[in-house]
Amino acid sequence: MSRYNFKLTEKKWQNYWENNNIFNSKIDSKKRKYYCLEMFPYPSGKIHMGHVRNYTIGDVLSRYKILKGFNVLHPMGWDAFGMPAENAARENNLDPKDWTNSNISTMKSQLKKLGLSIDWDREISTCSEEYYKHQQTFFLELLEKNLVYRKENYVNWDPVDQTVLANEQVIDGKGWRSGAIVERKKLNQWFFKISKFSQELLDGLEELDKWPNKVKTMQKNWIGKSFGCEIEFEVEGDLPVKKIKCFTTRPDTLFGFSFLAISVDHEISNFFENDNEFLKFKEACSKTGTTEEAIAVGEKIGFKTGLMAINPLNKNEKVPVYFANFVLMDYGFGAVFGCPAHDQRDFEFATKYNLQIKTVVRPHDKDDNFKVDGEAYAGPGILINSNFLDGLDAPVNSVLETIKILEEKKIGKKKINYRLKDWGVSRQRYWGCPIPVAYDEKGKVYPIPKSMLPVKLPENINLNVKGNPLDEQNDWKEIIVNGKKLQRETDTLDTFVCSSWYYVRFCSPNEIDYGFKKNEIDYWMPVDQYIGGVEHAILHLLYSRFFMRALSYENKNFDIKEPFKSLFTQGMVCHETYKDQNNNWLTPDEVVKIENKYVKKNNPNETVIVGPSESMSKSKKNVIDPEYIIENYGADAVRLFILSDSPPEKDVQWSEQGMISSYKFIQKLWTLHLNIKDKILSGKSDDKREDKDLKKFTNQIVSKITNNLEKFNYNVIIANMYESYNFLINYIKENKKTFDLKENYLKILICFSPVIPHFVNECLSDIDETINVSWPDYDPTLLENEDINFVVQLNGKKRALLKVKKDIEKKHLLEVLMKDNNIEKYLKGKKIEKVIFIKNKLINILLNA
RNA sequence: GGGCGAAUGGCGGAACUGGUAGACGCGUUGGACUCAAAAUCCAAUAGUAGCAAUACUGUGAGAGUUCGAUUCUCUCUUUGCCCA
Repeated sequence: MSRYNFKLTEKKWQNYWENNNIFNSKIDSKKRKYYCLEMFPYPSGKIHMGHVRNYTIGDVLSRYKILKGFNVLHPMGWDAFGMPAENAARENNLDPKDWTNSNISTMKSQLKKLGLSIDWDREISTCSEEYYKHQQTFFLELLEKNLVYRKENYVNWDPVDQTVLANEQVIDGKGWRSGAIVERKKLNQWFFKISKFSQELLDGLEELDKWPNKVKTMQKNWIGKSFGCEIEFEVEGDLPVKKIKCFTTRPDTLFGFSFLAISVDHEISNFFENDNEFLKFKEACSKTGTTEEAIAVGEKIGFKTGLMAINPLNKNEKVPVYFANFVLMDYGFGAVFGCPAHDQRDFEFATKYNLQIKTVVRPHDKDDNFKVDGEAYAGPGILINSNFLDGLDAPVNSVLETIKILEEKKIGKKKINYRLKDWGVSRQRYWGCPIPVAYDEKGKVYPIPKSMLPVKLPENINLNVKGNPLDEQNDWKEIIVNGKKLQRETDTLDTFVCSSWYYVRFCSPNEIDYGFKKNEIDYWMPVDQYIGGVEHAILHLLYSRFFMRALSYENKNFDIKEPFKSLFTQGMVCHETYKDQNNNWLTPDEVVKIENKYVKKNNPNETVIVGPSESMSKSKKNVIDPEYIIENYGADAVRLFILSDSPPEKDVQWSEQGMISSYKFIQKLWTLHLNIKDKILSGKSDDKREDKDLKKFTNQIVSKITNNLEKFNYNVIIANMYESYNFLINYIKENKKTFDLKENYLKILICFSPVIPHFVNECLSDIDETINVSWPDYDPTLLENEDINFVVQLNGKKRALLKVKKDIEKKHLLEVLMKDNNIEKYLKGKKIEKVIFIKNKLINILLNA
């Protein structure tokens, strides 16, 4: 028997799909559409196993939907702007464009080898002028609608990459890419007004019933809606300041008030412009990052303003006003009141500056003499030492009640605050989408007229400069708009902007005049299933949701709010990590296992230190190259393995053994196929007898695979494939009747095809080239067996499994039971008190003791 | 510290709305084929006792609801992720 030659076969079918445009999609109003999208990759060089997993999951879904008769859109593109290209180009003296395009061509050929059902005619690349031209138009539209603005702002400055980072790009106070400690720096920046949509973005989550709750919770927390109160404090002192406005979520702790803290950027700081001590303090503050985490962890420092704030609920009480490093100007009003007893941050500050710490909330299990000691108490309880507020239940009741009182006294009013800040999109980088504006000598902003778009990136430039290379491009910077000499903006857009609308572009990838065509987005959008890593749960997904709202805003031609109807977040691909005796990382193929011991391949005397299994990453060298695996085992085998071992939403452990067994399984399936083909060809056509067992099995397995596909239980589908194999191989051996074999075998084969499409196509065409391939139906009435394994329980304990006819009556079953040897011995001398009977399933007999 | 999730054989994992726990795969063991090995095929595989039929124990720990709990409720432990 011939072996299955995956190399020839896979190439053959990939060519067939490509040459016949099998996966090209066109609008067809008669068919139901299905838009399946995986997060597009960054062209970093070669594809990695994470891509293989992501795109295999999407491909299984797409192919299933195609067989189900949907008009499927399954495109692919490249998130092609970004710093790695610029860095690689600088290091190797290349052009970022060449580097990127060469990576794209490598990765595209690799993806093709996976046999994905991609419509490559829709391929887009965000670094192409045809793409970013439209992005610039969108930018100008948003500018007209007042959803983009420029302001001077403190930013997270990455001193190594010489660029601004978004808050979410700062991890543990360090840049997410460079790892450098992030500094605070004031710069003029462009911002998208995402905060305008805070409430809408929050409300929108409610409709997303096919998104993981985990992701929705993360976005909710990120938007960070908090309910509180704005309070105007009267102040006294030498400065001409009468009032300071604060935002607080805990107005109920006002009687514990012991200081008022304001941001160093608060307008009051204007009075200290010439105060050297203050400037020194301000300098010190800039060393603390701007993230909430940096503030929580860092030392709390303050600078006395000399002002005294009056407690609005107790006019006799006056407390000092400080500038403090933990108050940010863009949260609330840049001022907070300090209640050290019930806020850890305030507690640390008060301890440092010897301020009063007055307990005003006691836990439910403590009495009124409770005193905060050592750390703040932020939990629930009862208000104490708070005059007319005493006895209120904190925090919910007490907050509401206090706000009511403050509103009556006209001291404060209810306010809702959001943590979500506007999205800073300026990046001091070359390799990004140019921001289409220019400035005159006075710094006035002039949008570049749409007729002059795209603003193209200059080519052949010198990247070996500190900071933004575009700043050095004097020729490029100069521009004449309407006869006026202007200087171009040299910042480029955050690459998250590019990925905020690419899924819309896929609907009209070749449209020249605008980013999309209305009839095309009306047909294809929204994305029915979006698949990608959970690491994008906040940023990319929130930005995309915002971007659709921004485009829809005051726009009659565009009304998409939620771009992704369902979301699936897949887990990572992990592998053990290895180190040699000198603590250097080793790649898996530098390591070999000899007699349960891991040693170095080129030096078997050196033992290898085996670390925990972690997400594959270049830095830890625990990577397996997909191309190598495809070369050696074939695309079908890789697809099979990457799905087999874990549910797709969880991490999967790469295993060489598992990979080999998937490969072997395909070989076994081929042998089975040849056997079955033989049987089919030799079957007598006049044998009209049906084989109920085969029919029943087919029906059951089709039902199982269909349901598991619908529920993303892709690992279970692989188990179902093995079950099918086990059944068929035994069926063949027992040499049963062959009449139904072809029909049933074809149904089962088609169920395999989303996972191993090359193999299945080969088998199908090997038997019958003319068959109409569509997803098989199953008959729900055939799912239950005629003979049932009835569970017999005595006092809730399983005692027997009885093979009986379907729909057996309780009375009849009891009669059968009484004759059963194993049951009879338990019944002897006991009285039956109660019988629970579940039809076709279970009988539970309760006996007295 | 807060929020969300998870915990099932040696391992990865199945188990529909509470109804046969351990599907399927890996690994391991034994056997067949072979001069031998690889490959392939067959069988066994939660634990304990037993030749066996079978019995007892068993889904992180403890309680509860129920005729019946891996599944529902509460408490705890460990662990992962996100936010701080």
